[in-house]
Amino acid sequence: MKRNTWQREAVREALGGSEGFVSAQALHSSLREQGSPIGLATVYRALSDLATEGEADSLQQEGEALYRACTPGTHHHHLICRNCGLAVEIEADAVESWAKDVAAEHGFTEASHVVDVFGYCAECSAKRA
Amino acid sequence: MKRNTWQREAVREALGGSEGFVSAQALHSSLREQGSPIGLATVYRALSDLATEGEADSLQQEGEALYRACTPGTHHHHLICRNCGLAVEIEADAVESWAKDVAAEHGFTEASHVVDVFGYCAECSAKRA
DNA sequence: ACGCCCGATGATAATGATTGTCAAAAGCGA
DNA sequence: TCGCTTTTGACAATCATTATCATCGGGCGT
Ligand SMILES: [Zn+2]
Ligand SMILES: [Zn+2]
Ligand SMILES: [Zn+2]
Ligand SMILES: [Zn+2]
Repeated sequence: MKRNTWQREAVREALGGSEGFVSAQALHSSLREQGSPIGLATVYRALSDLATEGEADSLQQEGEALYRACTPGTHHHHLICRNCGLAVEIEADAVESWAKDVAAEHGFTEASHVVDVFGYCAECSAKRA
Repeated sequence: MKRNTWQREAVREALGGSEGFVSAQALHSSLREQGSPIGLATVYRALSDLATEGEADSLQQEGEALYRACTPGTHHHHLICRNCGLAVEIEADAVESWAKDVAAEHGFTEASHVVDVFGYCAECSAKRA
């Protein structure tokens, strides 16, 4: 059976307190700065578990995995700021059905998809002007 | 100015001869098995250049970068077999405009997107039955 | 509350992909 | 061909992530 540890809860809270996607390394540093003695491997394990359980979304950017707390139980995608990491959850049934259809048309089964939109958020856009 | 070396051409040909996405490591091994003395770093550099010049597409899977020769000059996405790496180029103007619109609606600028569909191709689906 | 069992933790080493270094090799224009 | 400059490739360095494994502590039965 799965146990409840303060470490898991600390990761969950730290993730929830972030507006955007963060890396395991960054989350660990952040927790350490706040005085938590949590270990790096534990952060990796917790994030991996959260992602598996559907409580967090993950994506790969520049060779590293980024995580974000997300609305549990719903399938959705993200609009992510390249500069500050701010993420907005977006839904698009049209894209869902398109992905399913295009896979079926080519004889592919067990289709899944990766859909992420990147850009500079309004705030970051203003700063770079 | 950019120089023409047999190494660059070897990578281009090896990439073109592959039906699906391949990793830099795999492409290097493949070339070595064919007797080519090309170096690993060179394969990485060549693939990176090809991707930059738009002659190859790349994607991240399980922490490693995969490359594939693709139709130059066209923006498209891929339907990829999780088992054998077979890739089919797919186009969907609907998805393109959706991505642009959703970014604009949220005040995001310079929008780009990552859209990949994964599954098991007909052949691999049959094998696993 | 106590004790025990087993999953969880964390310091550390190991892994594996990618990149940096730099001397030697090879394009290409003159 | 000569010389300049880019490219190459063996190797080391880097970086994120995972494996190890001795130790810790959650929580169930008592
Ligand atoms: Zn989400
Ligand atoms: Zn979707
Ligand atoms: Zn392509
Ligand atoms: Zn296949």
